[in-house]
Amino acid sequence: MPAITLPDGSVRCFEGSVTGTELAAAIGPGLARAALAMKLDGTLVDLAHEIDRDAGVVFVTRRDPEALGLIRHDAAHVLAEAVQDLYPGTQVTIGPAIEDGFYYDFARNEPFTPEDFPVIEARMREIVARNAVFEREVWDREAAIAFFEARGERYKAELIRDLPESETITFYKQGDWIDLCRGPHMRGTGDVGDAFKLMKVAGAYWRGDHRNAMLSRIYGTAWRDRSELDAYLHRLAEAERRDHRRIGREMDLFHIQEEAVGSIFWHPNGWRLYRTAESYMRRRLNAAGYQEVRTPQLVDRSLWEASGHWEKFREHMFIATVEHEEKTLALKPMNCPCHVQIFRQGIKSYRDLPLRMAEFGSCHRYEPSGALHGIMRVRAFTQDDAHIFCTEAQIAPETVRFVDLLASIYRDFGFPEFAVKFADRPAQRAGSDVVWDRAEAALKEACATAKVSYELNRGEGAFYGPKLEFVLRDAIGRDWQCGTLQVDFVMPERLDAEYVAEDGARHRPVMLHRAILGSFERFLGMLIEQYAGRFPLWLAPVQVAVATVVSDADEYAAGLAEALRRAGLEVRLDLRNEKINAKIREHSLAHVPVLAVVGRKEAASGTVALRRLGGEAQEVLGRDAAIARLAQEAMPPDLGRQPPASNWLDPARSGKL
RNA sequence: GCCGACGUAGCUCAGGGGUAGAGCAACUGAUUCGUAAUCAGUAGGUCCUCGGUUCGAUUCCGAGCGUCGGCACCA
Repeated sequence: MPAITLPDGSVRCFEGSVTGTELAAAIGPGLARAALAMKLDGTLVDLAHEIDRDAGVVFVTRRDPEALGLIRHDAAHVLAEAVQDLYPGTQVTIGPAIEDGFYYDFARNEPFTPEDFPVIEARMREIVARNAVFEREVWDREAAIAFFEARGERYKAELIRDLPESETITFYKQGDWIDLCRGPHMRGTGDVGDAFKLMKVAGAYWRGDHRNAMLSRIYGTAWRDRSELDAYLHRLAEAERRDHRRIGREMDLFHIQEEAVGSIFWHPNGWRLYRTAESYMRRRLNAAGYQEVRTPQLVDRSLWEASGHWEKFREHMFIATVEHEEKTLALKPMNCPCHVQIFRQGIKSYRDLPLRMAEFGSCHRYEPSGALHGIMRVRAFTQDDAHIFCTEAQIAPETVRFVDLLASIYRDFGFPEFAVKFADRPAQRAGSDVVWDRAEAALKEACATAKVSYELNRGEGAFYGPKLEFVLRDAIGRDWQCGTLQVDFVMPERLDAEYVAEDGARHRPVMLHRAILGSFERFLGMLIEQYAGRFPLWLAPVQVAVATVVSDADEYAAGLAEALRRAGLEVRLDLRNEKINAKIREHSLAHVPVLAVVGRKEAASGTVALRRLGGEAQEVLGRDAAIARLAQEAMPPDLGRQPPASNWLDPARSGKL
């Protein structure tokens, strides 16, 4: 006698078990039409599922967020049926719903091409129009394996073999087509609707392992209705416009060419952006108690052998030899071994700890060619790296300080939101489990103290210790790890770092490897996409364009531009014989944040008309007031937080100078 | 690294077995104009590289390099 509780709190009792379909019908015809699936005590199940005990039921309709996942999963099944229909002999493997869509991996000798899409989509629409009912079937394990093997579907057979013995093997049938699937599904293929589109083909390793065969993956997107699909496609087009590679070219920030794959040629505009970020970081690190150092690029193999990099990291390293000497050197892929060398100079006392050693460390790593991506993933990059040499007891407080600093810096750069992942011990690791227990516990405690909530990234820690990953999302929706904090008990041991403790004995320090931006290259790529090139004034590579309306104002404009430069602003003077409309358009397209327009009126009255990028309003200010205002606005956020310069003359503060 | 697509003017892209075109940008000239494109003209190409097929290849074929999208790998 199940008593079923509905979301409004009402309870319905039934004589015997009921299906979701029957329950919905009992509640009302509108719901019966709209219900696609239901949540049974929080678990999403088919409408055909029999409810035989007391339970809470929430129906899922097209309007609910859960509907998207169902539509996409069902669309993947429809895709698979269409493909097997059109290309006999193609094996099916897996096809899940993913963010914004779905994919299905096929095993087929011939690759798919985007030219196949119209044909496949047409067949998919036929299958949707047919509206075959999704029927769930429970199969015996051996029968299921035999079934797929008889059809030559060896991937499916392998999947079933690897399912735990306890798992119920379920198939879903849509008309004549049948697939191994956990479910749940909607009522029938018709519920997929017409708001789907195949997007791209790609290779993907079977089970995500590069030692396995490469399958053909077809990606699609699916939505509740056409307008959602159109909005998504529009969003993609917008994202493409934000792409840092495109903006990098348009704003003349940088380029990359064949002779230096994975390395960046920074142009004047881009380098100005870079230096602005670097100066800001240098100030923030100094203020946070870091000491900056600089260590060699080329370091002898023996140090890499001692650190373990030669063994664990060699295939990622650029190795250099010289003609006249029997030496092997390597371009540093990381800064840590060099920092330990500085730490080891002289005797360190516990009083020196925590010792925060920072370097804008230029590193080279031989990254796989397929991994390279604009300036986000390169082979030559500069980390805002630092190593904190400390005691075990200092791990937690140092982590709290670090997270605070990172959050403040991300905020200043316009990233109020970021994800944190906790990567714990990997299968291949150095150090005993006792040490790992300690390191992980210390880091977890630190997270709790710093009120950092994280997602567990199991087994992804560094070989020497657990790490926190601070992840930002780019315009295309890809996540990039930028900041990191890694607890390391191993490197100090390998490279023999020690300090004299209170007890007079020598102890090993702990090393915290940490970066906030991660690499300047990646972070600046993120920054470009975050702002779509329309940087706030302090970051903009060109801050003000002074443009004349008529050539009579040339002299006045030149004087204004010079005064703005003296005030520390990056200025372009546009005296060209062009209409002011054209000048405004060009500087706007170049994302110059402030346009200072001067014509006869301004020249005569000693004023300037300011126009902000993206706005149409103009503001006419006196020359000096405008310069002072812009100089103030262009102040980096960390300096802007301090009292303005005029306070230096405040007698109350003069004692400190 | 793997799978696939792509590589033509500075940029965006057409084209196609008989050595190439558009728009924008550039350059020259005219125009002095008030908040997102003034007009006219000129110039610009080893059609990624190397090899093959062919009377002839930028076009077809192969290899290499690079880029792009995924996968794998990672800041």
